[in-house]
Amino acid sequence: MRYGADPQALLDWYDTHARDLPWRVSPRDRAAGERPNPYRVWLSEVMLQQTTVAAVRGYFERFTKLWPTVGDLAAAEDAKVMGEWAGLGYYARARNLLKCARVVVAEHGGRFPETRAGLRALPGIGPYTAAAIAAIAYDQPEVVVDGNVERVMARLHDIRTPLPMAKPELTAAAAALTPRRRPGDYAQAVMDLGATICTPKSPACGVCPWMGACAARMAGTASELPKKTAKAAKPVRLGYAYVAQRADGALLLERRPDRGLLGGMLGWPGSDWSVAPEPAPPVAAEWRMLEAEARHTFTHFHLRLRVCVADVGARVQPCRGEFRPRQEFRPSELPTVMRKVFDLAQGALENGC
DNA sequence: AAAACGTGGGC
DNA sequence: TGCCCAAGTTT
Repeated sequence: MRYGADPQALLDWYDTHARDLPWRVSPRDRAAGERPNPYRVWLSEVMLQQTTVAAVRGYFERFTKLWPTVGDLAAAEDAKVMGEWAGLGYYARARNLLKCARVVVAEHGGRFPETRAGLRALPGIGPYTAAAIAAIAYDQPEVVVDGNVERVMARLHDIRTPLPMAKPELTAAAAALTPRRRPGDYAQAVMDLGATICTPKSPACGVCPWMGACAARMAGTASELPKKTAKAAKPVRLGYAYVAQRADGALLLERRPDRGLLGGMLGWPGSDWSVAPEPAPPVAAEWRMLEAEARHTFTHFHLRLRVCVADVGARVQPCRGEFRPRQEFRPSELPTVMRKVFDLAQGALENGC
């Protein structure tokens, strides 16, 4: 009979191996009484949804420098926030981020709710994020279940049922381990364990604080867990994108509608994206279609965009989009697929070919 | 409740 | 190159 995993053993490991992250209070400082800033915890948790720490760092630094408090963020212009989020993906997060900030200011006096249920009611905060904020910011013993926790629990108990079917079992396993003491540090400790030792591919079982309790290590199945049901193949969609430039350098840009793919983001006017799209130039001009196409893969399809460029007159009236002075445009405001289009178009517009 | 929703890095 | 993966939420 082996011993079960001990939360305290993980907390001991965390005390010496915690990652140093800009939104985190170190276990040492936490023990000395320092509290995490709920605004920073919330912002980091939303940014980290389905997104790596490496990708988030820079965005977190820029956001907190521009908007140090939830009140600052709530007062920001939508376009500015969407532009700062560009490149991070899942843009509904940014739209909900603003909604949430404004609700917190308007209905909660600028302070985040301190309970899981109160947090869960806010835009963009689901079961995971509500529990994570309650645990990390307010040290409440909530059961935090994210992808890391699922992987660690699946291995600890050698659970071979594929996700998402295994979810209830994994949640129960996580609940059984969540401690009453230091639940905030514990939640972060499991995530650090998942990110640095109990990794998806080649877990470093030899240095794991829970190796003695791990059923998958015993069975030799760790690197194969958790099992996941196979995903559907991605279809290919095609489309046209149009980059119009005036002699003064102004570019024709379009704000996308507030819902759906890339909702609320800046982009180039274009056709729909489908199997057989119709060309849809936003203004009459001598369009030149580039040899190269912009290729991009979204969550559920591959996209190939034909890129068309044109130099247009000073007074043309586009049927879609608005001209933006070149000085007021930064490619970093664009979602990645649109930045790829711009990179291709820029070369063509410079050569005038 | 299944599907929509981004992106960059690793192998 | 292509597929898998990362601190999920919404409809």
